[in-house]
Amino acid sequence: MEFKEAKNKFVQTWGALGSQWGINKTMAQIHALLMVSNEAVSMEDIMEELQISRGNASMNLRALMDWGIVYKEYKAGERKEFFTAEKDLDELASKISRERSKREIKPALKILKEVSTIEAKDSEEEKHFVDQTSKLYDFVLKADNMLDKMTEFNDNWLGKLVIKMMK
Amino acid sequence: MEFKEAKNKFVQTWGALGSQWGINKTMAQIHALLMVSNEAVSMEDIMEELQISRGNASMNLRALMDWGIVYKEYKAGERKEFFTAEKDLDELASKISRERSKREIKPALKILKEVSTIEAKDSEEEKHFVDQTSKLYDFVLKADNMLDKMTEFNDNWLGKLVIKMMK
DNA sequence: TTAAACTTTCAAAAATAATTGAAAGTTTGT
DNA sequence: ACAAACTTTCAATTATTTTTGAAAGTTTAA
Repeated sequence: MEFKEAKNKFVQTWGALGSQWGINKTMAQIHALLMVSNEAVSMEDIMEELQISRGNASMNLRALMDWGIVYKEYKAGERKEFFTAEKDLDELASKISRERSKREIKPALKILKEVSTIEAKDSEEEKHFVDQTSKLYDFVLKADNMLDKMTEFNDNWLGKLVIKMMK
Repeated sequence: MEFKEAKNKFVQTWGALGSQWGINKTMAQIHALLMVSNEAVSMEDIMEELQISRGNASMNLRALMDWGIVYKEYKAGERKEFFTAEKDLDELASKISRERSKREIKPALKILKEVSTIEAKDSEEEKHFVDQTSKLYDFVLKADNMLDKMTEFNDNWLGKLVIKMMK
């Protein structure tokens, strides 16, 4: 396979993956493109490579920056802006998980707590509801904490030991 | 808050969460409804509670069964089918992660391997591409394995110890 | 074998999400 | 202050996904 083809394949694949995870296709593609570029890329070039409009590029770059996984860069003598992606994968994973936690998991936990603390009068139906949502609350809380600590855990010696043992 | 209200809130929240994770809203709502029901629910009742059409209910129930997280049940003397959700949360998480791995991560890994093994002739650009996609391959592979082992890890003594330490 | 009681399928319609492009906004150099 | 070189915004359009509902299919009991 030739470089250009490989690059294109990667960008397409990453884009498709993104849309399965609630991130829009273009956003994931831009991110993919920046990840494998060894130098900062201008909006013009992003538009050209992905064949998208200026507005689309602008909005999705903004979203990526809000996620904290793409940065703006300025080049001396150039008026236009350039963009780079976070390339350290531990850092990337950490930012993504922090952001998803904040946007999705925390609000869900809040609701889970609310609904799991209603007074479960008499019926079996209500008891089961409270029981199941309480379990869910604990579970999601635990999973959220784990994700939170995943990166540092991944780096630390005990983590490495445990990972080896799990293989 | 009253039971009916709490139940509705839970179903709505779970549904919204689902759509952020690439699962459609109705599918997630049906799952939510079944999770908090202490007994098996008929299609008729699902349609009624969620205000959806027969076709919609049928298709989404099928999808949930394909994921292995909802089961059909038959009641003696009743001709119609009833449905229940997997209620054990470790089991649920394990099935979801197995399924997503199979459907999304494994295919992506295959592509990552392909594109990361092109011959990186001379240019810095190509070298960077191969380097970055290789790292990504390793990272995704590692993360995939971790998810795979999460449940058993969660249950085992060492895991519990580590989790305690991380808190 | 028939018919009642169900479930599944799928083309069409509706709802939702992403994209465009041009006008408005901003920044920088002179 | 002006205008060139950019970026952002957002209403309208386009594309994608989901939902509907009625016809076709299936199962069961008599």
